[in-house]
Amino acid sequence: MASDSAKRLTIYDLARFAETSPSTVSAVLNGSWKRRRISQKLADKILTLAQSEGYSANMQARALRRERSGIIGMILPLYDNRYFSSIAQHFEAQARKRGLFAIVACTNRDPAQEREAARMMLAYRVECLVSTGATDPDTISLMCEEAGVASLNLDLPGSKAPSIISDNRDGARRLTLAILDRLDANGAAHSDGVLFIGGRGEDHNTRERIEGFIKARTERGLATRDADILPCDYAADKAQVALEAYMRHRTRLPAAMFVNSTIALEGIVRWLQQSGHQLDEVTVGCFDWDPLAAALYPHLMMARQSVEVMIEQLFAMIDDPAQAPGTLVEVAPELIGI
Amino acid sequence: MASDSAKRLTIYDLARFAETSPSTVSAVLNGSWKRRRISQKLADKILTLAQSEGYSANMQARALRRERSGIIGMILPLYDNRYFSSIAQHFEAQARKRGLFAIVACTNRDPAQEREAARMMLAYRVECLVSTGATDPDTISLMCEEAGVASLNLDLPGSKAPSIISDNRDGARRLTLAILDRLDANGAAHSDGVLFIGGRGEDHNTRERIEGFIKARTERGLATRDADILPCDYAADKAQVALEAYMRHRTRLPAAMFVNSTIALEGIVRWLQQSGHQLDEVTVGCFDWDPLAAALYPHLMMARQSVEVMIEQLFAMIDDPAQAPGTLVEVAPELIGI
DNA sequence: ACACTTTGCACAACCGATTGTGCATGTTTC
DNA sequence: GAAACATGCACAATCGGTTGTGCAAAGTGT
Repeated sequence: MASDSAKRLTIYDLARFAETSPSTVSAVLNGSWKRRRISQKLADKILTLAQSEGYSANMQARALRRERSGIIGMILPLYDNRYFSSIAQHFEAQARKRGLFAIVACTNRDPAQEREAARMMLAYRVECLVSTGATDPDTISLMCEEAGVASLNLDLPGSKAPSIISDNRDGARRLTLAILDRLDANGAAHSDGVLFIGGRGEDHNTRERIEGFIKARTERGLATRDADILPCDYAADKAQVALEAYMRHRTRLPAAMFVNSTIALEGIVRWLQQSGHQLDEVTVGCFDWDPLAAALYPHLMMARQSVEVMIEQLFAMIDDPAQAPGTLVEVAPELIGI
Repeated sequence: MASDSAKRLTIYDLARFAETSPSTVSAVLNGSWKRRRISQKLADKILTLAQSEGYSANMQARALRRERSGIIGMILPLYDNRYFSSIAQHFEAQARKRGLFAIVACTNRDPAQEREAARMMLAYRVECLVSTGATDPDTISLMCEEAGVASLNLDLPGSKAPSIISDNRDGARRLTLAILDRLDANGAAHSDGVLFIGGRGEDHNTRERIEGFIKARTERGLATRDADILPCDYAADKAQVALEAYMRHRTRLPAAMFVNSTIALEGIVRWLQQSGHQLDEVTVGCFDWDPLAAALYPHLMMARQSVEVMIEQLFAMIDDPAQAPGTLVEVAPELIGI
């Protein structure tokens, strides 16, 4: 029977009920009562009372006084792909395990939204802020530094905070080698080339993956033409348009493609379908992972970033700060469908 | 140059800098200064100062005093499918539009985790709590009621708070009709039946979808056997196992399947593949949506739940409370690939 | 019986904002 | 020129916890 007007229970109410003082109630409820030499008997009484009355501490008041919010924040480009949503989910689980409350904000790969979200999180006094796939991680780190809050980068590196990212270069290299192996096994001619498509030319990960791609080809004695590298951004439509344009100058499909994200893959597949092609006409390796796509198309090779490990490393750094700002941890992705 | 020891700026600091009082600074910064007859000149001075010094209000203090946290909470089964992650993303966007801060917690379809997350959110004094796909929404509503906090249900209905859900029954009916039309068009024999697979027999949505499924078949003069309805839970493995078991008693694949979620689809597809079947051997309608699957397999029929509309309806109810607890809003899903 | 220590708790000052109220000036009215 | 009103701001209480400190009463030693 909670009436709207009935204010929530406070330690002052409990103190009255238990005929003791608010400070004693507080000590009992936050666990510091042993240290404060509160008797077992009184503690039990208060705990029982709190339980039966359904008391729940006001976190704002606690945070205000303790100058610790118990909140940890993350900014994320978006939720709706397997990689980022998995990051959010593991982040939350690990935060909870540490008694922290996780808050996550989507910022759509937009620097202005990233800053705005960071500002809000700092206003809520997060104890630590993780920038995931941020287009401008260093500005976020600066904002955090001014507020005296720890910051970390995930997925994309920054120079002003420690970063945990995938080993993009070697992952791309291994994926490319797998593609080339597959072509060899199929007896396909390498002369048709392999197209690298998707991602942002300006972003660190895409650049690294391109280098890994080229490196693998070099190892196999293959040269790589600039025209075969199309970082057309992270968007299905853009990939579709880019492939369309690419194919205008060609008579045949490339033998294989290195597709730099599932969202780009979506555009590729749509273009193939609309152009009357089958997906199996081209060998595809995707630097990203989606289980349904894997089930639907088992020949698809994919690099699955090790989200669990990355989040573990992230919290290892959070638990033990004092990392140099430039620290870079690279986690090897796992190849699937090889 | 923020030193670690330097505490964050407060209105007291600003008051000293501007040679005025904290209450005046507060009024200026929270917009109530006109009403309080603070002069334009002083207001400008304070605003400029706050800007240049990078002041940001302590939300805990504000929340404590105002007895309004500015936070709105949502519990969610999980992030990693397109439906729920899209819900989270739209929820956040709409919340931000209203100046609210959204916090989302994953509870893995586990009633205990649901309660625990709700408890935390109430401790942070959320102004409203949305239970999405909750296995036990009514308990959450009760907890909220005791705390004097509004609660709403999304995706799955409850009896103690207004609910916004998909029109599962009619959506399933329309999807089933589309499946039957497709079978007719292909000249397939109906006698092989259509298998309904996936979801939880106990959950409202699955039950409704089963009814819609049966209704559509009845409309076409088809009887439905209990054995052709397999609500094997939301999990790829369970769907795979269920299909395996189902097929042990049959010599041929069913002509079509009504797959009750993309996660079940994953298991179905894996079983087909492992059993040497092609996905095109069976007509599939999936009550769920995934754009990559749609691209990879355009023949797949899917019911896409209208997340945007549902979230709009949700916030319409939040903006204007005073709905009867039992209110049920049903939003029609959209059929894709028909 | 006296000094000394331990036990058990209450007091009160915060944390940083918000807001009802009061009180000097300055301006208008008749 | 006095009363009446408006302007512009400061004071202080408050939200609900946390925590340093103080002080009785009970226990211990001699």
